[in-house]
Amino acid sequence: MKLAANSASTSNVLRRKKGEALILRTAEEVFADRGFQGATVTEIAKRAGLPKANVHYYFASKENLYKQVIDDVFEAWLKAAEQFEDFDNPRKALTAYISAKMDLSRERPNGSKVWANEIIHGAPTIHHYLSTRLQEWLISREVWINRWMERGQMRPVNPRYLMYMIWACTQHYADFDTQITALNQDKALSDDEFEVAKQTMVDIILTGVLRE
Amino acid sequence: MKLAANSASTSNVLRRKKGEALILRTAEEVFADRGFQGATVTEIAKRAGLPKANVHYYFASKENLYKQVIDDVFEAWLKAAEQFEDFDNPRKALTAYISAKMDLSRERPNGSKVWANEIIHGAPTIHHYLSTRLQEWLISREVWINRWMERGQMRPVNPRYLMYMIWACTQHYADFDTQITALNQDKALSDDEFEVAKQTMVDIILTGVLRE
DNA sequence: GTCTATAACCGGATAGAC
DNA sequence: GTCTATCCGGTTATAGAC
Repeated sequence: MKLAANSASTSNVLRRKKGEALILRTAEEVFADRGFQGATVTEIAKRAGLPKANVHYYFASKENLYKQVIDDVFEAWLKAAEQFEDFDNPRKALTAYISAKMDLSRERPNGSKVWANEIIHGAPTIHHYLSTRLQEWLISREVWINRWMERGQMRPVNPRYLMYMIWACTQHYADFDTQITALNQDKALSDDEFEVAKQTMVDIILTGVLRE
Repeated sequence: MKLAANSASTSNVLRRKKGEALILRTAEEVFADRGFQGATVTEIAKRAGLPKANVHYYFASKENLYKQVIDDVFEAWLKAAEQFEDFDNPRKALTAYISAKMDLSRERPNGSKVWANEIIHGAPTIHHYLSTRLQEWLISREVWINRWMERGQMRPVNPRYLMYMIWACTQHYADFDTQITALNQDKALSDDEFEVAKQTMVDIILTGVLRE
């Protein structure tokens, strides 16, 4: 009896986790497509194939659901940022970082869009991330960029504005994919085209900042 | 009598133009802050110091008002793009273009934000601009970039992805100003800091693409 | 032309049956 | 835990007085 109860309980936990994950993924998509205000709980539920009340059952409110989506997105961003780690070799570090950010834009464009949307509208729900964890990450990388310049491995450029360039360029391929597709005869970039875009970016930035 | 009538009529036309311009500018601000769905006609009217019904009197619907804001923004974008015109000298042309786009981001960040918001959410109202006027502009500039490369003035880089880099980097300073401010101890970039950002971008891109 | 008052609608949230 | 039916607040748009 006890075992059966445990088993049933475990099964419910799993079902719950699965339902929550489905709603989270769907919500990220809808928030990306429509923005926070434009997204409706009805549409999230419909795309997830659930009645609206279930969404409220799992995630109390639309705002709470949105916050969890934002948290997910930020963690993924930080994970890609870990690629900035071959600290002896700026060429390797920058190439790996730009590539990882481009891959994230390719694989999870909706996350990038949710983030962009949030920032554009004044970052009401994630301002604390910006001035704490994001700032810490940025400062630690500036230290390394400055070191590379002292060693003569890089030309003197402002490290912070270099990072902004990398963020802007890589995220552009997610956030502005509609525009990029429209300018490509309404065909989304193929894997090969995307690879060329990535290499062009790496090429221009490395040539622009490395000393050799 | 006729003269007086004309005079009164002219005055009304002026008053009307003035009211419309005020509403347009205010609407651009509110749409930038809140997105299309997040913006309310009530808030636009309040910020403009008018009763809500006046907004509907001048601009039939919220959607129509939004379309006119988008049109305005696109024209300003094209005007900055005219700076890409010193066709014999890639250094001059690229420097002038990047500077003009940066100045536009600085002076009219809300326009850039409205545009970004529109693209992120699938460009429902401006898709036609993208595949017509924007594409024409882009192709004509690619022709010139290719010519510079044939002449040996530039290293071989994909012209289109170079343009995307310039768009992404320059517009980032408008669209992500909240993030940039948060990372700057919650202080907006000063004119001097902004100038450094601009010079860093020009420096990296020119060094990255020019041959000499 | 200007503004107040209101109609018509829609979306978030919840009560309560199953 | 799941879902239907409903409430309530807020938004667009307009009718109609001035």
